[in-house]
Amino acid sequence: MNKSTGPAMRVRCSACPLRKLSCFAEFSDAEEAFMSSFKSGELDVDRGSPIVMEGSNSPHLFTVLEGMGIRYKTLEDGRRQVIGFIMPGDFVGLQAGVMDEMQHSVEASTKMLLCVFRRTDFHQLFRDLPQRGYDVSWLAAREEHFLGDYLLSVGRRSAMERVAFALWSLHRRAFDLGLAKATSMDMPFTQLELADAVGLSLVHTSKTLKKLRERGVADWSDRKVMISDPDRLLEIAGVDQPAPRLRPLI
Amino acid sequence: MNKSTGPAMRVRCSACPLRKLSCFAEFSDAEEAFMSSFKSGELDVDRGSPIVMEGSNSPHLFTVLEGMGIRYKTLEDGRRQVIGFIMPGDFVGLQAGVMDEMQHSVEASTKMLLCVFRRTDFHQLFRDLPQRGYDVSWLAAREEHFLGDYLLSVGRRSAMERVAFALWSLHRRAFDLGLAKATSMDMPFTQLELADAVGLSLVHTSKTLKKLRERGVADWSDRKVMISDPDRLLEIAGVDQPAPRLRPLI
DNA sequence: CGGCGAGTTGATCATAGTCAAGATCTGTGG
DNA sequence: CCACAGATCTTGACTATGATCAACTCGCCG
Repeated sequence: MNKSTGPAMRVRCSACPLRKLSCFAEFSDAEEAFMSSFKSGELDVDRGSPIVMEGSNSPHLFTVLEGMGIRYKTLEDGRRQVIGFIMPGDFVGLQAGVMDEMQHSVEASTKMLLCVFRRTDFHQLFRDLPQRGYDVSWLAAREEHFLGDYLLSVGRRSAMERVAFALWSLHRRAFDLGLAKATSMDMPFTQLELADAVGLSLVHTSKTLKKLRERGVADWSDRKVMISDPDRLLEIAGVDQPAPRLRPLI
Repeated sequence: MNKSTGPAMRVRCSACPLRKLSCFAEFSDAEEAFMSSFKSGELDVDRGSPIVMEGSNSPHLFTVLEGMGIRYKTLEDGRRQVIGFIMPGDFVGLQAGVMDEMQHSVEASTKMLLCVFRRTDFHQLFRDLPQRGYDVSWLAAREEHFLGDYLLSVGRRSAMERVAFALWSLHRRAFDLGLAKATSMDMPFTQLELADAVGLSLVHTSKTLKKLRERGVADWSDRKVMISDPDRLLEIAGVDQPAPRLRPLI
């Protein structure tokens, strides 16, 4: 349909950096070509840039190619809740694609590179490429899974447990993407973003991180996290390590 | 495919009670027939019955025809977080359908009637009936939307605000389904279930409901909720009333 | 040098948790 | 019909977790 939008667009999905990663399922050449036809360009944003706003109905949907960001919602008086962290391979804009508008905002926490799709093509994707439609649901189910985990954490865990869980979960995701070492990672998020994710005040989050540091469990300082005692971290977070799984990519 | 499973099965989707409700989009006769072919039966459960368990990979997926229930997750020591309320028209088992297992449990809070699908047919649905696949994503996006709202509530609202928000949100959903009057509803959930949903202790939830009663805002007693001052409730909950929208149904 | 964003720390306060006892209601069996 | 047990809800007293306030450090950038 839109393969004829001209040769000069920055459409280079076959050079998609995600394809290199072992955690993603593979496309056939035909599928690859088909997906490329949906791509309408790439978007480069800097740290702090809004990507989609709550209540908006942007004409674009995105797949994250590089960088990390946050999904969040705010109350009128400014209180903010981070409802999710966004990493490469994540799909942004499902709600805008399928309902009319986004129910949360998305903002870049690092420099990000996004693959851009036209919202109007979204419906067509299900019709012409059912497997990709299925994958959209897969990603949605995964997002639902994360949200459930966060809700359990914020609703029922203590500050200590929450912070430990968040650290583990961030590291786990980054590690699966090859963006972290086994016991350390570059942390692109601020402590304020973490605080807003776990539902604590900035001050208390900082104090909790200090305790983790003093107890020799994990050390978050200077934009780096070192996990000194992974077993203890898991234990505090209260998770049983699940097995990794292959994921689709839109 | 499985239209030939025999004539005696309790498959009577055309008598589906949901079809009467104005909030649902309409099927063509052909689609209706197609969906019926996916149906593998009906399930009747009593209050308190588990429908799916966290970690399980039940061979069934469900659409709720009647009754209400809860989605929840638990920590090892028994702390429980209700991550969502289930009402007629909701789809249960997306995670089991696309990933391998459920990440949360589902339990009936009233007598419930469920439409049962085979998990193995789920993938086929996307292939043969793309519009229904799209609708699955619609429902997933909606669930994600609710989860985001709850997370904001539990993470950033005060006890008073949370309870008010939960009351409003429950009433709103029930009202849209024709299961509540304009200012009252039969409440099938217990205060413990509410407490576990808003992330408060049972005791504090009870005390908060008492305050709402004393202030003449809303009265939850004896399994009934009366909203005496809807405007005040909205104001406390901190929501701006959105417009209703037509929804799909699987 | 000054200002800003990010993080740290201690003191104090308030919100919500825990504990315990009792009130109600409901279904069940005698 | 009544007695009893269990589930649900209520209330008060006390406690603890985490919020708020305020001051200060540190690094970075213009």
